[in-house]
Amino acid sequence: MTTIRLHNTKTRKREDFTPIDPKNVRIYVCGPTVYDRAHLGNARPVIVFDVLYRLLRHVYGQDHVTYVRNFTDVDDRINETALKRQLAGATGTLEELIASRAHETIEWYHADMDVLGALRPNHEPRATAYVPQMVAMIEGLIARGFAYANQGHVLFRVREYADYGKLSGRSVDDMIAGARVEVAPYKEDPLDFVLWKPSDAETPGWDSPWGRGRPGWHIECSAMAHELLGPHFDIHGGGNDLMFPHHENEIAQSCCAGDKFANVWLHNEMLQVEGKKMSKSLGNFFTVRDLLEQDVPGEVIRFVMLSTHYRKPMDWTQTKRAEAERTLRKWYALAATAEDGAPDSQLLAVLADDLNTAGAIAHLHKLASAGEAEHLRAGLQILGLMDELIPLWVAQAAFDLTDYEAFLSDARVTAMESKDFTHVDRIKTMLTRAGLQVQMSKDGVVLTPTAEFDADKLEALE
RNA sequence: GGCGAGUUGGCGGAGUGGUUACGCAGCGGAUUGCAAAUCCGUGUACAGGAGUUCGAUUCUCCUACUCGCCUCCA
Repeated sequence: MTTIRLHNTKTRKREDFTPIDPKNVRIYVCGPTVYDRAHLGNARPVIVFDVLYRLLRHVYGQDHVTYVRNFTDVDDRINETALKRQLAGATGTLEELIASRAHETIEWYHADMDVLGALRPNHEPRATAYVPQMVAMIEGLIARGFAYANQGHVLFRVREYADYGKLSGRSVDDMIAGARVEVAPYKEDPLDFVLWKPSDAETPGWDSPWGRGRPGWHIECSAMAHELLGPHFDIHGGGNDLMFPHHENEIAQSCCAGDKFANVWLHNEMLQVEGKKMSKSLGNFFTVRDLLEQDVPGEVIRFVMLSTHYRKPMDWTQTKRAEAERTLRKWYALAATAEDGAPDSQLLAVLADDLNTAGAIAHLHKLASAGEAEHLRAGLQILGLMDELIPLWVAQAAFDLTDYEAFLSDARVTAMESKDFTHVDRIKTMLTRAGLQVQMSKDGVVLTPTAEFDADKLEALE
């Protein structure tokens, strides 16, 4: 059996992965807050952990992996949008408007991530559906002395948890020195973080022992992971910007509530634009949908994402996009000639070594140049770059080129006799400018659309 | 300021204590009316310094630089 090795943030080492229960390998990944369309940075963990999911399913069996990825639908930005819509005259209660905003965002997310070839997780829990579990967990933390209620808030006593900061490698005292922690009158200590907070009339809320309120951000993952994966599971993943404080707080809550929580922590690096992290707050983002609307196929986005190791920052560039598309067109053409098979052991070994997707792609290059269509096909499949069928954007001849081929062919035959090739060359230049690959040989003329194909430019030939 | 990650040939990007990927571009050749596509050939690069070692790009330390987190963020 393939041994998977993973870089565990908790130990900062690459370790052999040993499941708690090989019959049920459990993984939790922090999903999006559903307040707006997903930007390209949001897609990185989805794709990275989708490859891990596929690999785990391959190694342990399709039915022996449970993958949970949440939707955070308790968030002030969702509330803001709903409130704006209500003020703009939208019908429905504020709660209904909030729910519909969350709902539409989830639909967008699904649509976008589906195109990227990401399998749906086994569970996609929404925070709003797990509030009772969160309340129960908070009550437990209070009973054990790790949390306290004050002025409608419930806070976690960070100093009661000795291992706090271990994951992200910081000490409680360092954080005080950083001095960016929020001081609030209801806190015993500035480091304490919110488990529950009160809601006003314009904010969604649930009844609780501490009055009407809503959960803090971190508790949902602890509660949902516990509910769906149990007190001890294998892998917890997410972007490395979540390492602190989100994951640190999750660990504190869950462990103090009596859970063992996750064995392995995986963090992907950030996506960059012009050397800076792509993020909403910097405003340097574009969405997955933006790219799809520019006719960048999902497989191309996925290929570019996978061509850099997940623990390194990655720049999205036009050059990579174009190169990826050319490579994929070639590979799909070859893969189409083969039947489904199993991925070769070398590919699996590379992939199993801390998800070396870039190495896997390099291996695919070798398979392709060696003409090993079946292994290439299986490799594309395990990387999620194709299913049973070649993607439509490659397989479909969107435009009938036979007339143009005949036109050029006739001109060429004439030119062969007259030895005057100026007319042929003029046609060829036009076809090339329209984004066609022109191939002329003894067997005739073949036109193949490239990524830059633009049918409008063919009109110049009429 | 604290903590963390990183710095590989023209570009992208893996990896390794000694034989040094892979892709793109480039160059030379075959092929072609000319091209394209294809095929063949071609490049010892690992931020700087010190140390460990028979030997380091790979291990250790220091320096420089880049990025991230410490505030909502994937």
